[in-house]
Amino acid sequence: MANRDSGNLRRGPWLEEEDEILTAIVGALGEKHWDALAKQSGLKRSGKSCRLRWMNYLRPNLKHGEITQEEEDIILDLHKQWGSKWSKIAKRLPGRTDNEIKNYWRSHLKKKIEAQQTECVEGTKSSTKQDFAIPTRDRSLDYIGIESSVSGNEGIFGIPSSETPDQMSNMNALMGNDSPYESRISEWISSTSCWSNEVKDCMGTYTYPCFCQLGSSSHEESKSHGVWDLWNPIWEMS
DNA sequence: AATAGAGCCAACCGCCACTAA
DNA sequence: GTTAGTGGCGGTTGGCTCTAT
Repeated sequence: MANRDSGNLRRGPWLEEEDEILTAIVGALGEKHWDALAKQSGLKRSGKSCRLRWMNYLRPNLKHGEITQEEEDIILDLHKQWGSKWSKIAKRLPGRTDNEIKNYWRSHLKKKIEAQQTECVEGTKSSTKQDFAIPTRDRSLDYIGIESSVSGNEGIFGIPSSETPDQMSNMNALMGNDSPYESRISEWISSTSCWSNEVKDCMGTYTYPCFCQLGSSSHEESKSHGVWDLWNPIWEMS
């Protein structure tokens, strides 16, 4: 593997002078071969660092101002669809970088959504929070709630809904098909009257094709039984 | 005025995928 | 098929700024 740290590289914030050099060298050589470009520039920066600085700050046509309401709506919408695929989302927002969107999400939107959810839960406690209070994997009686945020990142049972089938498999291994959790979940399912394929609250409608086969051993089986869909609720704004 | 805590954002890190030799 | 090099991505961190006490 390449030795990416020569030990003689500068780190930390970029100086104006460095920006100028980088801009000039990228102008001359183009946005490629970052390692070679970094060496040729004489900058004591890694190629990776140069690329990042260029992509996130120096690149022409970047917008540096505040995220507009329209942009925010797009971010919310796309995050709902794709989760934290920041680069993918950034492609839909010309002039914005993945890093910028990611930071904006974390510092503004996440909080906003959490606040909305709290309001929601407060307003619909009987139909959501209580009914979805179930044991978790490793904190047997902790409350988890449905937690299907707009972001789609939080699944139920405290597992992010972005969890992959592989991770689910690990979880099944952890829980075991006949684990106490499994049986408690089953008990809970049968005892709750709230469960249905569609759950509505003030934030929208969550659709769960089914709720079964939590202990499915294969991914395909899980998928075919709708378990995968369980972890990735289809969010339909009502 | 001083200080602690919170928020924000630029930059870094580690992993993964792709490609060329 | 294997290995090394490179770029791209998402998560995390460090430090600066702002705000509250």
